[in-house]
Amino acid sequence: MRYSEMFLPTGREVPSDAEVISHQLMIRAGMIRKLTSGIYSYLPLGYRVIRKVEQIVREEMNKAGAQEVFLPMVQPAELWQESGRWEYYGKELLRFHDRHERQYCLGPTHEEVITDLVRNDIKTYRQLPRNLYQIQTKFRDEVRPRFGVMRCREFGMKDAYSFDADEAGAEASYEKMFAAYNNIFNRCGLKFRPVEADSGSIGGKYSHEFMVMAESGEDAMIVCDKCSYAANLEKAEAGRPKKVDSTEKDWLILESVHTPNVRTIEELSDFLQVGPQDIVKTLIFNADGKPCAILIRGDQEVNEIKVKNYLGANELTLADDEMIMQATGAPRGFAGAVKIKTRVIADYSVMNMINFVTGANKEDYHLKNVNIGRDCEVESFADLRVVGKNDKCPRCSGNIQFVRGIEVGHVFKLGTKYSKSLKASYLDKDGQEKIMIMGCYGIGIGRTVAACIEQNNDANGIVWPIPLAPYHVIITPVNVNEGDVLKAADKIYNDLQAMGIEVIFDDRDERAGVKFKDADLIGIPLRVIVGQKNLISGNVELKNRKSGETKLYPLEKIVSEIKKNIDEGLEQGIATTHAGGKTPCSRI
RNA sequence: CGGGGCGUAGCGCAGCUUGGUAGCGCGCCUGCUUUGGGAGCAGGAUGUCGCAGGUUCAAAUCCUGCCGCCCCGACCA
Repeated sequence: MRYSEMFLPTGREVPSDAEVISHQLMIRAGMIRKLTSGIYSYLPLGYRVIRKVEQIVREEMNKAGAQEVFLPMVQPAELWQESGRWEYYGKELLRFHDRHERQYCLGPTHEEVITDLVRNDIKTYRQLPRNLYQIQTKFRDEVRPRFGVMRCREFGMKDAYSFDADEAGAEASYEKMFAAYNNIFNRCGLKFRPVEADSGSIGGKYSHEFMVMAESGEDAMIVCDKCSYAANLEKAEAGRPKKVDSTEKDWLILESVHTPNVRTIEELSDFLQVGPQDIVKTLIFNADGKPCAILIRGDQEVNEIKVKNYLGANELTLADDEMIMQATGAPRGFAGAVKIKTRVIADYSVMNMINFVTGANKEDYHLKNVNIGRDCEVESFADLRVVGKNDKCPRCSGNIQFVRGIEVGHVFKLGTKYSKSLKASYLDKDGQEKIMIMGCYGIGIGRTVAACIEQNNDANGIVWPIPLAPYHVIITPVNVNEGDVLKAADKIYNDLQAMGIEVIFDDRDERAGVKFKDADLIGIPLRVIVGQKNLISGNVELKNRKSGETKLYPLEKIVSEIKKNIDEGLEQGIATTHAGGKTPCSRI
């Protein structure tokens, strides 16, 4: 394409409302424009990159045996009521009604629609397994959209859904997708890592997030430096300590202490001159409307997701003042397990504590020398805390690192959550009706593009890896007013085009500096510089955007050299992971 | 939802305290010169100052309400 004919508005100024580098560069490079909060238009350059990602995704999904469909974005409320999510999905689900007052929503995801499709048309085990996917616009009414297309409300997503006859089949489907995802992100040229993720109420190990490593990432995770264990911080396991039996001899006399206006662990620790590790925090949660006390050592933090999963709650929030008052008989800040009127669950960190300090369930009082078994009871102990810096790998006891990442993909075994509520069943060999086992698999397309920029940029702009580059080559004639320069550049352009190579011909009558800056900003991997000086000896320059390396090539060789460079760049990402293969090919 | 900030030309911003003709840089248009890392000179175009109301002889500026956008938080015994 001739630059002079392109819609490619680049900008020198950093947009004032863009915080992260990918957002800034996508705007400056003329890839996206914001229409309104969390809703973006893709311009030609940006959309080309989107299509590159989509194409890689398509190829790998097809290779893994999935079939592409295209489902509606507008979905009837009835279907969501049937699955139960009309009530539970919350405000992220954008709801509206038509002229007949019928209720609809914009699809934030498509489990309902796909399950409806499959239940109507798949009747027998002979038609299973099936894996259907689509690449489609989703709408989620995010509380706070930010970081450009990284966390936005309207976004492109590849979502796949597998339907299997039994557990073994579902596992195989999951493994296939897991492998396909490794291939996809490898081919995109990303440094990523699959990490164990929270799988909500389904439980089990069947949820992995694919995280692109980036400091600006919104997700925290831990990575073991010895074994392959990597997990989202939400999910990361804290090892279970060995139970050390204490005897009553060790227990000191329970003491009530007047602690006026001392509420936080910090204040309490100061006031009583004890360490936070000698205090037991008592948090009152509201689990589906019922209070529940969670005990944890004062220097640890509760992981709400673990609590939610442990309790099997649909909704979990910290209790409000009223509920705390009802449950403990005291205002916020003085809760304790002794004589509390709620369920009491404790984190493992509390298991071996003796003579600890805790709230007295009485305003301005705390208790010292509390002991479980004598002064209070604990229903059970569980892993409910956030993993901290001093923790070791739960698998191999190696050291763990805390890193940040951007979630670009998520594979998830759904089980029968939707097939049950929506009655997606089939007849097995014995004529028995059975519920299908489902899996779902998502990739954020736009987010993958943004994540790629987060990993690949420098002071001058984007540095595209070849597989995602909107164009592979840009030809920059230094001065288009010099006839022989323009002619030589034009010939290279035509030759490259004839070979099907994706090329921009910067034929603008601009000064060389302007064209170089733009070429760098939009990140085209290869640049051919055609200038008077080198042309005299029949040469042109080939500059590599990433390495900055420049080499001279004779005019007649430049095209084949470019072709070689591109082919190498494209091949590098082709991965070889297959379903059933062992360790994922992560390139952290 | 809570807190903070911002809304003035396509982009980045000044002006507002102390009311009185709408400003700067970049970009854009025309011409000439220039042409290997965001050129120089000369000339030019572009604004319901977010919206609505109020105060005033007079409002970008002061007051009220609304809208939009951005950031932080929504983590606690």
